Parts: sequence; C-alpha cells; structure tokens
Amino acid sequence: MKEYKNEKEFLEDYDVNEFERLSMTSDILLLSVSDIKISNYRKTSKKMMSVLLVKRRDFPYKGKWCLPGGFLDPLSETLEECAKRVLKRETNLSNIYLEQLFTFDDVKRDPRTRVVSTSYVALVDKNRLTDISSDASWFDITLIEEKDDDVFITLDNGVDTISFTIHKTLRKMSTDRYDFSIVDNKDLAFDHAKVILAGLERIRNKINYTDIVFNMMPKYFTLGELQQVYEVILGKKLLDPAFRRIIAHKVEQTDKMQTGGGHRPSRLFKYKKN
Amino acid sequence: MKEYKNEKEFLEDYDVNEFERLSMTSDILLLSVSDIKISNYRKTSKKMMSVLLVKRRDFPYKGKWCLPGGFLDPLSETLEECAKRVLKRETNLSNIYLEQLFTFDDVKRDPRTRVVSTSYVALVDKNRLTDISSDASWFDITLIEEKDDDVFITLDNGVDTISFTIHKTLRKMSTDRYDFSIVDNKDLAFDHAKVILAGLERIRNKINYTDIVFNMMPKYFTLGELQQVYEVILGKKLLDPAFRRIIAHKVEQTDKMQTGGGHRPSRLFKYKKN
DNA sequence: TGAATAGTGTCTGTGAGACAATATTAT
DNA sequence: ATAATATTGTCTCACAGACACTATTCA
Repeated sequence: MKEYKNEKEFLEDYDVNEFERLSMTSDILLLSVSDIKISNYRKTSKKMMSVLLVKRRDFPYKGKWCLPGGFLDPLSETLEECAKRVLKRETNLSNIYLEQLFTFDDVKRDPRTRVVSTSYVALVDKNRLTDISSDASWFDITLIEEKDDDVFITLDNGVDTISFTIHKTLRKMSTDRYDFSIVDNKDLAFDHAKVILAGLERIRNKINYTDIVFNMMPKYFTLGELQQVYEVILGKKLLDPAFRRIIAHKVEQTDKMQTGGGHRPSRLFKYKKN
Repeated sequence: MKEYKNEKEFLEDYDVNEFERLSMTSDILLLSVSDIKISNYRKTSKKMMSVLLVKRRDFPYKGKWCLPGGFLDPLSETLEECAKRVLKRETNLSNIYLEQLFTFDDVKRDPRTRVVSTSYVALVDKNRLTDISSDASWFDITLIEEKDDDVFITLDNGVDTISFTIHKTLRKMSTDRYDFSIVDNKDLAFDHAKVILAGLERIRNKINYTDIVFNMMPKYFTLGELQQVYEVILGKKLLDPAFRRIIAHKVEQTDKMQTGGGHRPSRLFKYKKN
C-alpha cells in the first residue's frame, strides 16, 4: 500500500472507483387529512388520513402506484434537498414539514441494482395544494391492527384500491422497535408498504409531545375538527373535556365562528406556538 | 427512449452506470457505562457514559479519533449487517443492541468523495467485552448544555482529551427536531460529533418509555447503580422513592446482596421483561 | 321541536414530586 | 460511633379519565 505524506497528497491520488458503489433515492410519505362528507345534513364530515401516491410511468413496477421519490444526485444535493425537489415537482410547494423517517436498504428492494432509500415524512394542509402533478393522487388510509401483530392497510382514491398486510416482529433486545415484513401486496411498488406503516407509527408516536398535527390543519379550525384528526391518527376516541384541557395551551381563540351545520356553531381556533 | 415490452426485458437492458453513484458507510455509536472509582472507601463509584472510538490508521483524518465504521458492500449486505460486521471486528461480540439512528449526508462530509453514512446506536454492558480491538478505546463522556442551544462535549480516555461544541438550531415548523452544526472541533474525524450528540439525545428520549438501559447493565445490579445510570443519561438527579416506584415493574428481586461498601448492603436485582 | 354537535363543571383515581424517617454496614 | 448509602412511608399536587350537564343551531 502506497504511503502518503499528508492528506492533500492522499486525496489527489484517491480513486473513487476502487470500491463498488450504489445509488440512493429519497422517498416521500406525504400525509394529509381528508374530509369525508356525510349525507345527513346534521352530521359533521368524517376525517381520514390520506397519502399521496404516484403512478409509475416506467419499469420497474410500471403502472403500479408508489410513493413519490427520486434518485439522489450525489454531486450536488443532500437527501433532504432531493426530497424537497421531489415535493416541489409533485405539489408545486416548497414550504412543507419534512422529517427524516428511516433508511430502507434491503439488498433486493429494487430489481434494477442496489438502491438504498432514505424516506421522509411530509405533512401538509390540503388547502395549500392547488396544482398537484397529473400522475399523483390522494389515497384515503384505512389501517386495521389485527391481534397477532399483523397490520392491514387499505388505500383508496375513489378509483383504485390498494390493500396490503404487514407483519410486525418485535426486535431482539427491544421493547419498541419492530421489523416489518410485507405479507401480502399486489399493488404497491417497492417496499413502500413498510414506509407507509413506519411513517404512520412515527406520527402517532409524536402527536402527543409535538405540534406536528398543526402542519396538517388549515389556519382556522374548530376544536372538534382538531380532535377528529387526533382520533384518526391515534386510532381511538378521545373524551371531549380531556382533549380540550390537553390542547388548550397549543391553540388560541379567535372571534370567528363556524356556522352552517345543523347544530350549535363552534368557535374557530388557530395554532399558538410555544 | 427505448420502449420495453415487460419488466424482465427492461431489467436485462438496465445500465447501472447510467447515473452517478456513491458510497455508503455504517457508523456505530457504541455506548456503555463506566465506573469512576472514588478514593473515599465509604463512597460508591460514580457512573459515566462512555463511547468507543478508534484511531484512524489512514488518510483522511489520519491519527484522529472517530467512531467505528466501515464501507457498505452494496452487493452483499445491508447497512445493519455492515454495522454488525464492524462491531464484531471491534468488540468480538455479535449480540449487541443495535438501532438505526440517522442518515448523515452532507455533500462534503467526506473529503474523498460523496459518502452517505447511516449511523447506528449500539449499547453494551462493558463486562461482556473481553477483547476489544487494539486501535479502539473507551472515552468517558461529559456533556454540558449551555443556555444558548450550544452543547459542549468532552471525551476522555485517560490519555487523550477530545472537546467540541455543537450548536443546535430548531428546525422550521418543528418543536422537537434540531439541525446540528459543529462549532468547534479539532480532534474528532468527519461529522461524528453530530452522531454522538444525536445518539445521546436518542437514548435520553427513549430511556423512560423503553427498557434500553438494561442493555448497558450487568446481569445483577443494585437499584442505586441503576438509578445512577438513569441520572447520568438524563443529566439530572432523581429522587430515590420516585425512582424505585417507576422502575419496580421492570426489575425482579434476587436473594443476592452486595456488601463491602462502608454502608448498608444493597439488594441485587435483575431485569424483568414485560 | 329534536337531532346533533359545542362547550363546561366536577369528582375520582393514579402517579410523580417532595421530604421525613428508619435500617444497616465497614472502619 | 459515624459517615454513607439503602429502603420505606406518606403527604400533596397535577392531571387524565369519566360522566353529567348546559348551550345553540337549522331543517
């Protein structure tokens, strides 16, 4: 092995092709909340979580749905910049909450070659979205936890329905980390089923000690709407008085009211930092 | 652009060198607890967190200390397998708690070429370590949070002392995520200062709702020792009765006692799952 | 008027924080 | 005997869970 006198000399002689190399992508789990209208004029609309998927135009997985993503340009951008570039392309927005989720790296996760993917969770208020990409579509999420650590997820955009099951295996020496294995998946490309589950769990775990939920809310909202978002993320009903106590210091009253339901109008609130 | 009839045909024709590629490494933040003996025969030894560093034999950063790590072999292994391989090399142990921490990817983080690093936190009881690698050494950690989101960290192995400061900037639209910037760092290679801080914060955040701490404890321990480990991780004193209440359901009494301190002997406990 | 949601009051139980008190060892 | 740690008892306060109750709208 050649001996170098200093780091500069070493770097000038360095051969980047000495080792086998690989490709990386950023994949984005863009989540939001959708309103499901109810026919009964008295009832309020139901909330659901929704995820943005894009239809693949090319091989591999041509014609299947997948999370928006793109290859990292190793010479010029970080993974987060790459994620922002993809988000801009798909939503035409630049100012979106973004958080690194997990790096998925199964050797065979991409049939072309070794591709490691760093996934990001992004949260947005749908009202901000005016022109999403023509190949993209919002899918409403239904998540059912079965008794035996199987999670059954259905995604629906009104036209296509995507269903898959993921089995969770508690990791050795851990009480909170699971390995995911995709049990059944016909319609979602790559390992994106895992990304979706990991992201939903991340949001669920963080909702109570952060303010992330407000990234999915419009500027003005009722406490009933906010509570519904909490409920759909946590997957359980909350008691009204308890919820209002907990949320009180995160919101600020306004003098606006929301009327028009067949019931008592409700006050509009806005997010209060700190 | 050529049109393919099916995925098989597409894959056979796929050119892996069409896009610029990059290298990846797994870097491991191996943490443990060390006992600092006190001269006074009555006093118990103090606990500190410690981290395993290795001295770089080659350029870049030749002669500096860094976290153990290694290049990913893209053809055969996952990042976690790579991390385990490095851990085996440095500690000769295979069964170590391991958890993916964060993927660090600044464009210029490695002077050779674009290298993205996925870091892992590993926790171990030092009593399990019989032969660590000759180029590796345990450094005791002193962490001081200054008022202005600067964190001052000192690492000491009895011979060398490494000090650096990291500035934390709250991320936009977030209440819990920070960007780290290395303010001052002479002795630690790469961006490993960030990895150390991120890992220590991860452990601190998880200690109260997981059982990770027991991965750093010997089989039998006193509640005083366990409390000290909590205190050093959390960076604050805890009240004895409160700690015992909280920890009670995670530990199991044994009939062993620890004697020999200049004071009342204390019962030895062991970890109780679930 | 009544269905539906908005919003408040209050009781209770749990559990953490705080502090006091007792127990037991080696020198 | 004493310094030091081990261990337990108990009071209080904050707060979430639970449930009851009142308020207000629109077809």
